[in-house]
Amino acid sequence: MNLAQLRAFDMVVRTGSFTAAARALHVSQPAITNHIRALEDYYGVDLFRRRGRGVEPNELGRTLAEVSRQLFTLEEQATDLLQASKALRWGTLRVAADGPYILIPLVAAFRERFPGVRVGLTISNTSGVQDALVHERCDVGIHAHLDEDDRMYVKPLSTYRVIIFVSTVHPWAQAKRRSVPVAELDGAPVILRERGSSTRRLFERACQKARVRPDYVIETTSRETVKEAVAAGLGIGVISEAELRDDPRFWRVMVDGADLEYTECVVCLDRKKNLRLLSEFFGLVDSLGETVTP
Amino acid sequence: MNLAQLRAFDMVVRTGSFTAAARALHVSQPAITNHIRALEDYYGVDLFRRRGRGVEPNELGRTLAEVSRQLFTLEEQATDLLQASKALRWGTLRVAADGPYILIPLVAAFRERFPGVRVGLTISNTSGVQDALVHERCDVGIHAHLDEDDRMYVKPLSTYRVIIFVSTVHPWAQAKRRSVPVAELDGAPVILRERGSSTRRLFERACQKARVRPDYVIETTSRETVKEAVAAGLGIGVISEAELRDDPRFWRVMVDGADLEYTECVVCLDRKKNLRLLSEFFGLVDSLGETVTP
DNA sequence: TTCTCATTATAATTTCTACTTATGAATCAA
DNA sequence: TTGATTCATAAGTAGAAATTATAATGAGAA
Repeated sequence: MNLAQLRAFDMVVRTGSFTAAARALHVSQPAITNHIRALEDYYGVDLFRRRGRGVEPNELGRTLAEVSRQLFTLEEQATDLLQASKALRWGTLRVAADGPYILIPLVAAFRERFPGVRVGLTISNTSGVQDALVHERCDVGIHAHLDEDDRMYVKPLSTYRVIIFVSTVHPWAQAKRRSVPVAELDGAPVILRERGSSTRRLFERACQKARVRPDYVIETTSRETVKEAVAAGLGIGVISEAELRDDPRFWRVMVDGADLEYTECVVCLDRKKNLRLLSEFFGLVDSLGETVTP
Repeated sequence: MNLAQLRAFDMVVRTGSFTAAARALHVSQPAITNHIRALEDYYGVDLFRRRGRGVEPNELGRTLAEVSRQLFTLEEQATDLLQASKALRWGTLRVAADGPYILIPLVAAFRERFPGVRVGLTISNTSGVQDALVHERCDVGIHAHLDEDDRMYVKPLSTYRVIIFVSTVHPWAQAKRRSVPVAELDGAPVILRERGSSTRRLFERACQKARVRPDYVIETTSRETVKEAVAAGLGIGVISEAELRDDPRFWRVMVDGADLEYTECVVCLDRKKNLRLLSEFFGLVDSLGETVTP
């Protein structure tokens, strides 16, 4: 037994005629005859009383019709579910990001466009996002793009710099220095984020390249902690310019002679880039391109 | 979407692996891959999280799995119904007969052999049975076989004669005559059954052939009425020897010089003779062949 | 890390199902 | 009886869907 046979059967019961069922299902009349015959022959039973004009289900046919009616209700449920998912009227988009700032306007726009789709947010650091993507704990990631990865489909958003910042009582702030040469960081007390953070990775890489060795006095998983430590005068903070809101307690300083630029990207598994859910998200990213630049 | 795809999907969810699902469904692993891919591609959705070892349904996959589980329950109901019908553990056999006497032992044997199958009985006359067969108001008929009919599959049961009978006070009974020449019936008061009865048809045909014209004083649709009328001395009764039980009120008489033999047969539409229900019934007729002869 | 095993994905081929058109047979209404 | 309608049958074709063979991928062990 298969769905085509059962559908033919169901329609014949409804219309009371093979010909009418064929028309309703947009197939030829022999196709219906064959389906019904296949059912009847395979099980060695009769389903209809053949009459000159049309047919009429017998007792078995009527009983089977009841079951098949219920079955098609469920089949409709199944296709509805898939259709709704296709049309993005249902489902969940799981987003992982290495920071909340860029993420929020994108998610807001997505929610407005597809109110039926729930959004799951995970904030961690760049490598955490990459891991979530690879292991499919999320559908789309937003993170600093540092390394190429063939498995990933990547769409650049905008470019930021990693900067350093100090408390307003720090000499650099007192001197109102807008930038310092990278060499001056040698041995300086630096407060920065955990391994896996692209901020840290970029900063460390730049220092190595410049043969400069800062003193990493505090390492923390929290951006807020970095800020509080710097505010307390415990050292020099390392952060993305995108993450340092205006704050009277801090003084921003650029690092001269070091490549600290990075590009924040929207990323997904290349294999999944054509899923409606994701292609719509990427479309949204395109149309919002400028507005998400802080 | 079709059942094969959904079945593949369901089995993958259950086993957690394409390979295991393939084994369970006795198909190759690429067949499963193709089914799942067809579903995912057609609706532009993801159903599974691919992991190194096996796969895991995502949210949509889990939701769809619930619906498909219910759907297969119904599908099982449908096939069960058909299977039960095939195995004759369910259903109805509608029998039409031109008299109760031959019918009863057959039906008793059938009921014993297939307790799950209900039997519907209709008693009328020969042409009533034929009409019920042609218009599929019954599945099998038992009636006197008088005319050939290509549409019918016929199995002879046993041969009977139409006889006449009189009240014990009738001169023929008084004279203990075992038979009378057909000519003696000319003008005699005869009580017989309705048009459509093969008893009547045979008798009329024989009389015409012998150029004898009885006086048809009473015509009735009921065998019992014929007997009561004869018992009351209203005339000569015409009946099948199979239908006249021993009764002290009556005297049996054979008609000489008239062909009043007929064969009682089991009949069904030729088209339906291979249905399990009917072939089993005919098999039963074979095995009971002798015992049903009164 | 690197190797190995288990699993899924892809490709090419073949088999088989299911549809179509054309036609025949049967039934009912006029 | 005829004509219209309907189901059944037959032959041919197209398209699924299966298979085998092989590649790619990821997890776990050394």
